[in-house]
Amino acid sequence: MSELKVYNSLTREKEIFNPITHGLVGLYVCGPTVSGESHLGHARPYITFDIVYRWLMHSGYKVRYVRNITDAGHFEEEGRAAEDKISKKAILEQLEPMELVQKYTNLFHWAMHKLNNLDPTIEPTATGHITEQISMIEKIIADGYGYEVNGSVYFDVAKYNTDFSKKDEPYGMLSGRVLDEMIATTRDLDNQTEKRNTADFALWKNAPPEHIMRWTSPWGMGFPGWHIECSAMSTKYLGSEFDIHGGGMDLLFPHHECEIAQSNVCNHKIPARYWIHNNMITINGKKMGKSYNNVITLTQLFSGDNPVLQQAYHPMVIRFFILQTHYRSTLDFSNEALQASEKGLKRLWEAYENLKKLSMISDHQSMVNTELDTKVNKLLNEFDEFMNDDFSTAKVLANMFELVPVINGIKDQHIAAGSISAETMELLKQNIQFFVEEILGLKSESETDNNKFDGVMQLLINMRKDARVKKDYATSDKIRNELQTLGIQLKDDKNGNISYVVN
RNA sequence: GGUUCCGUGGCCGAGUGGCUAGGCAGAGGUCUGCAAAACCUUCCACAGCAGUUCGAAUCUGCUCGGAACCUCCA
Repeated sequence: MSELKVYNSLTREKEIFNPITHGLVGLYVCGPTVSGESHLGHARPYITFDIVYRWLMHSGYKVRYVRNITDAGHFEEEGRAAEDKISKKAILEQLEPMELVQKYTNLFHWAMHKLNNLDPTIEPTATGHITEQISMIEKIIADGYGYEVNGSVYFDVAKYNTDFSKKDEPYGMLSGRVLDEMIATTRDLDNQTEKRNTADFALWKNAPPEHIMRWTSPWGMGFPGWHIECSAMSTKYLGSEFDIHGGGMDLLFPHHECEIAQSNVCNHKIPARYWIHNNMITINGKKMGKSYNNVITLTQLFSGDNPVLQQAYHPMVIRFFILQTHYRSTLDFSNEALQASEKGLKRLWEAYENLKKLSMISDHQSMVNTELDTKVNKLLNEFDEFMNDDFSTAKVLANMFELVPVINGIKDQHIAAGSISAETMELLKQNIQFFVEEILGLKSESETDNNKFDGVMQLLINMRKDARVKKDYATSDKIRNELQTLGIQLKDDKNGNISYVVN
């Protein structure tokens, strides 16, 4: 099998993946801020890293997958209202902060399960790790890279940059920014007087009594800064140096850059070896995001309840839509694109269902069509290769679609069952099943997989068959057409069999 | 202004120096009681200009257009 290669944002190159400890992988992914509902844009990183997680496990690694829940509201920038997002909304909604956080955490988990994302192995919360964060800040201060002003603590970026540039680890090494240029071009913000430098960032923020979320600290009552939670939690659960750190590209700077600086001071190491970033989902060419006021929440997407949506989209359609694109490309949302995905997924899934029912009658080795047999084997064997090439789910799907006509052809007997060898048929069944369900994480759209329903359908199908034999087309068409209006499609195949699909 | 990236056929999207990705839509056909589905065939492409090369959508330069980040953000 080929070696796994991943694109590393840190080096801007595709690199062969080698874990720090043989057989084990530490994976940290920045999780949601549960002060609001998850939207389509949030679905992408979690699906992307679900694929990474699944593929690493398949590759034989024992993976610790840590994805945090940010439930301690990050404040806005200095100068704006001195209250964090969560406390602000809590007042508006007349809810306790914890109640609000719980609500959106539950909703997030619900959506993740709908999208068939596996649960991370550890899902730590920021509020559950206040002491770890405080310890880390104390260490940063002790080492001279943090300073306290009026109960808040800031990270001294300039000092860090000067000292660590000597080790070839300047501030900006991940995002390609040069500190001096940044200082020269940073916008003027109000109330920056506490900071020594505009590029400095908060480690701890003083909070007044009216601020709901606050904790005691060596510097008084307050709450942790923007980036420290990820450093504290990744260090705690994955160690001072771990394998993969993931998240959206928009977190590259400043979030991940600051994480590197903080962790490097505390642990004397760049925290992660491989930094993987997924690209954004756009809508009309613009990033989907709160600031753009163009978000479609996942609940809206699943229900169709948003003016820009022409219909509801099944969670599996969303997953398929995202997997058809490489994770580092932008993906533009439109109803047309989603509808195309819906149809494509349906076709793929039906072929998969057909494949499962194919019997293994291929003992006529003399009939094997070598050319077809070779082609099928090639397409199947490339699944591994494509996944190992920076998780190219789009290519895996393309190959699957090339196999669809082969599967359907055998089913419809356009292609003789013996055209491919028994071994190839077995590989076809195994690989398609494994990659569709276990790696890509697709599952049936229909919720009607039960024997009673199927029994009723078989009854109707048999009635239609009888009517057709009697040439009673009025009855046979009535059964077909009325089922159609219920969203159940009957399909006649060549040899008189009838199958059904629930739309 | 700085940093980074992108521009592929009607739409969505892979891709990389020579070998037509794929999906959706369109056209024609096979099958069918009719239809659907399926299957077969097929149209449409690499933003523009110049260069490197035997050969470029793929490398280089420039031009035009777009995006992300620089502020919470997946």
